[in-house]
Amino acid sequence: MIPRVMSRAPLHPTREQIELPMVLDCLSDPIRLAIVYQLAQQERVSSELCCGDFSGLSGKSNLAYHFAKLRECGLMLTRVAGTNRFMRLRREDLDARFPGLLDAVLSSAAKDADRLQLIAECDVTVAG
Amino acid sequence: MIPRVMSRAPLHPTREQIELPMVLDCLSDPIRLAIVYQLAQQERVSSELCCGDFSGLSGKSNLAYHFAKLRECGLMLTRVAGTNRFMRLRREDLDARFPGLLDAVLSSAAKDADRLQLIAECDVTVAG
DNA sequence: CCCTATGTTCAACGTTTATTGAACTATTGA
DNA sequence: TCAATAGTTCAATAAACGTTGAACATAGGG
Repeated sequence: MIPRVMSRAPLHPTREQIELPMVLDCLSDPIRLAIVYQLAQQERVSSELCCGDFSGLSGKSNLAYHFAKLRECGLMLTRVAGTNRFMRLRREDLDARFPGLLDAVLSSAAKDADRLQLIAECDVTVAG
Repeated sequence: MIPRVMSRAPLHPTREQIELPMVLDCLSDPIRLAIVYQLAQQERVSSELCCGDFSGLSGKSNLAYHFAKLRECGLMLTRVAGTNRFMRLRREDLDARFPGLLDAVLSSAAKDADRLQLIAECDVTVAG
């Protein structure tokens, strides 16, 4: 019986192991696309996001499932810090491996931001 | 009972109906990526390809399934001519809708052409 | 007119996927 | 030490997916 542990550092593929079909498939899910989109917006501030920041998109366990997929296909990096996991895009690796792809996807997504519901409703600023 | 007919012109989405997640999902399948890749190579000659030209990738009925997906998500156009169906990329619509995306995918795919088996074995030129 | 070639449609199948809630692990702060 | 917090893992489910072969539709050539 393999013990179920969550303290170990999550596994990430090397740059060369990142595969185009896996990346495209990962980005084709609306929830994962929204996660990547929000991570990309956070890039400018060079800061990271943790799981809780995406609670507007889905439930915790479903998010954990999508985070795992994003990690396994090489789209993002997870850093464990206490009870939090901080995540960021693997921008450099992706740009090296598939030049222009991530930006094309992100700007295409931005154009359809509302149609794609990239920003969770609870993230919208409420006047008052 | 709806009669099953194959003479009618296949349905294609309008430019505005083309959705990013559907396109990414379509491109994430190795067989469909290979089809798109070969269509893109044919673009230079501004000519079209018909189903039989892809017989190296899979069986006829499986190809018809993938062609339908590619059509329905707006990646390619099918023109009926006698018993043949000629297909080509919806380059203009895709570039208008998602600037740079198709080229980024195609050049990323080209870099991994062998790994992705984009060219069917029977397409390889045999010396003799 | 029939036979062949081209390609589609259908039904069946096994596999993978996304989603849920409950159980669990691990860390922090009172 | 204990409760609260953050997030993962597991099992179960339903839906979607890719693949196959057989049946079908359509057009063209002898």
